[in-house]
Amino acid sequence: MVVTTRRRPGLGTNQELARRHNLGTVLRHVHGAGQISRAELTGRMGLNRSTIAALVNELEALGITERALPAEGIPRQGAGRPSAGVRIAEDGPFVIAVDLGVDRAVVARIGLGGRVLQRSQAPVRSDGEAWQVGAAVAGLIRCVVEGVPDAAQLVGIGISVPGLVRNSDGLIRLAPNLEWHDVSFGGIVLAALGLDVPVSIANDADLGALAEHVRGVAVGVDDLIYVSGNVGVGAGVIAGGVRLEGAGGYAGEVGHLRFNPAGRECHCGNRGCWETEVGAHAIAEAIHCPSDKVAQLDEVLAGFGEPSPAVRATGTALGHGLADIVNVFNPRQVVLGGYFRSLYALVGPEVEAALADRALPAPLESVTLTLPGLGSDSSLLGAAEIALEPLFVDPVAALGTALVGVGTRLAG
Amino acid sequence: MVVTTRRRPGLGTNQELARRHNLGTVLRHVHGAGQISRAELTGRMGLNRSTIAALVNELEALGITERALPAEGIPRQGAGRPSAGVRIAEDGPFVIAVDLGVDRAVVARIGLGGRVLQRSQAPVRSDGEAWQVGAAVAGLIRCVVEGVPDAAQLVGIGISVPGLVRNSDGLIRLAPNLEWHDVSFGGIVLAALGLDVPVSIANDADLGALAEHVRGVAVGVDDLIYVSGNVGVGAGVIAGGVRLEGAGGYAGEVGHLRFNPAGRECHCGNRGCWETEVGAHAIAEAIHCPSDKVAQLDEVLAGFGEPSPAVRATGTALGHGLADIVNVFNPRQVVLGGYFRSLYALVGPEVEAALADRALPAPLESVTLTLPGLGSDSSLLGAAEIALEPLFVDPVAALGTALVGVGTRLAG
DNA sequence: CGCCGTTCCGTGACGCGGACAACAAATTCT
DNA sequence: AGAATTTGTTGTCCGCGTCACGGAACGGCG
Repeated sequence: MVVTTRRRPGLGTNQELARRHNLGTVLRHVHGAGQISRAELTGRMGLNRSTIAALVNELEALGITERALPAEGIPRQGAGRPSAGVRIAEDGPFVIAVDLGVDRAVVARIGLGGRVLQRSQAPVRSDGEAWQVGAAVAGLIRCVVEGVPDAAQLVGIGISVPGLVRNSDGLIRLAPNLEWHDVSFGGIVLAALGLDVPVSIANDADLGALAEHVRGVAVGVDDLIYVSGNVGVGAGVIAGGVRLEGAGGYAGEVGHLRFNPAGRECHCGNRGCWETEVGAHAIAEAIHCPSDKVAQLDEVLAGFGEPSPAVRATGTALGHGLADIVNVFNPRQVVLGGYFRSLYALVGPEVEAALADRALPAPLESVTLTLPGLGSDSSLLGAAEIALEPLFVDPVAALGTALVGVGTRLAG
Repeated sequence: MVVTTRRRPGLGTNQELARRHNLGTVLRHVHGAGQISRAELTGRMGLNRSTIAALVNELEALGITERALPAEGIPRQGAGRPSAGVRIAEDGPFVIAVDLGVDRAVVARIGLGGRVLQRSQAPVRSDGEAWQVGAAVAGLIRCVVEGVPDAAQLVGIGISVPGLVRNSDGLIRLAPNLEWHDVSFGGIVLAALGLDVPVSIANDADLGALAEHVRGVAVGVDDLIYVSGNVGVGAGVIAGGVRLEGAGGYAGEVGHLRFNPAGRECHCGNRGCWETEVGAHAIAEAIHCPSDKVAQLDEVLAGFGEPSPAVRATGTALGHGLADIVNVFNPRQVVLGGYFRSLYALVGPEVEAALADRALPAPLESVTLTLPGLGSDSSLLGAAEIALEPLFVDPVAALGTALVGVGTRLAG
């Protein structure tokens, strides 16, 4: 796993800061690999054995990691004393991840290492008020923390939302499919739970990109784009190993790229946005899918056999739009999420051909088009990642704000 | 000045690394401010006074900075002993910046702090072979290092090129207006000089963005886009305080965004790229400018009085394209460079109106449209910045690869 | 004009984190 | 089974940043 951390600009490096960074980086490696040997850690981090040992001991003292048998996992290569492993502790810290979809909400309890410990979901009415959805999500959360050992610490809650989220405070500026404007969903959920823990909220495509980068198909790829077809079309961008957020957190809104000025009207007020050609409603129309099944477009497309000319044309439109994205961002990998997964399975060649036709040679030659490695869980796991993030920046501080005994607290 | 530095992924922070980072950061502050007091440094970097003192002493011992009188500069506010200043040393390290335009090359000797010490330029034939241009640039460089004190050290050469530059090795993949393909211009210049110093090459729009971010109109703005109209149209992106490069270094190629599928053919092979509407040739045609003056379009436009309807339409097309850019990148500032400067001066209201019409409300509300603060020198100063960059990462190492006595060496 | 408060510089003592060396332990290769 | 190799552990040292103290320069005030 490679997530480049970014420094605040002009600040110097205090040696205490350096230590916190090192502690967090060790944890990041354990998180990424699930289990890792101390020898591997010394190699990857470029620090001395004894330094690594001290850091690992501190993590163990904090109850985050535990010793593992050396032989476990890889069979071993070469001679020498086998290195003792470091792995995530049972009953270690965990987060709650929420994936708010257009027609259902998924909630999971996820531990370090990305392990889904418990999981629950429920349908959500797309015309529901925010507080109703919040109450439903709170119910799922209560369900998911049932029976959690009291020692385990809740680090935070991460929420994936199909809409524009302001990064400064997590306000949902606009979620078209939920018909929400300026909703402080984090506060609503916390109020419904009666808790106070850190809440991180972000756009679903951004989180999909993050998850695919950390544990999906794009591990080791520092420049990737996750293009997600939900009802709307959005993209999440990882550039140089870091999430591209933009000034307000709205970067990656590719759905309203100018595609065909003579096209049909878009709900944004313009004409011929890309979304009017490859959005769910446009595709549903092209395949004569009833409008109440638009939210399940992925399943509908997955049931298709031979693609009709209309579907082929949609694939071409997808590829042409991707060409713009490839030209502008020059990613190494483009991951197609949401219903684009089954669309690509149907008309992959058309998409590739259209992309190759319109993209510039230089950015085209290094890009690959792939499906997500995490299936439909990308956004959920991405929500877990942003909730875990404070732990990698400063484990001690993050555990300081964490909550213990959440199971009994929410039950009683 | 704020340039966020990025860490390599999983590496731990050696305490030697921390010290180098701190030393470089001090220098970065001095570079940004020109002159700065030690007290200011302690405040900005959050380190102890004595730590700052040690770092400043080391920079002085290296001959990079020197003590300045306290009273100089700001009149002082509040009582107390005035803080001794730190400023860039005379005869300190310098770089050579090259701005390769479509019809002329500008070469400057630039010191730390962004001071242009010497400067020279010459016309360049747009159909020239790369080695001819390289020889001309080498001549300008010889001219610019004339009379340099032997003690001053040449840190590197930075080159700005109107084209696609591969970031891994600085190869110019494509420079349409120079008709270059896969040219290793850095090597050509070094060979013509008979020197061996670090050479950094990058796209002119990228460097314009960097320069405006460091010392231009976008100081303190971490998310900005410099949209440059030269003969082609390109953009440089700073996101989160860091240059957005993309996998190969080609990010920001906005000239070939799909604009009007029914439009005219573009030299890239597609139809209706944005460049066919707001590129130099399109504008020249709209204002009936003779084709041999296309390279001087900026001056031609600056001489205009009342804009004609055709020019107004061009402004609208510019604004519509900028809307796509604002939606996708969500910048806080968009800087219009090249001939877009005089175009904006003519039809600013049309550009703003078209942008407001097509951009999404959320990203629109935080963006401002401005002209460059460095005029036509943005790219040149950006070239100096990338050449200076190693000095801020590790001053000691950068001075190790620097050259002394360049003046006599190139003269003899 | 002289005193005082303020702010800053310089120096030395201290604490801490990381590197290094030496030794013990565990496993593979021959 | 012994040699070789690699790792974990411990103790020591060194470098770096912080803290505390004294001295210095300046403005304000009487």
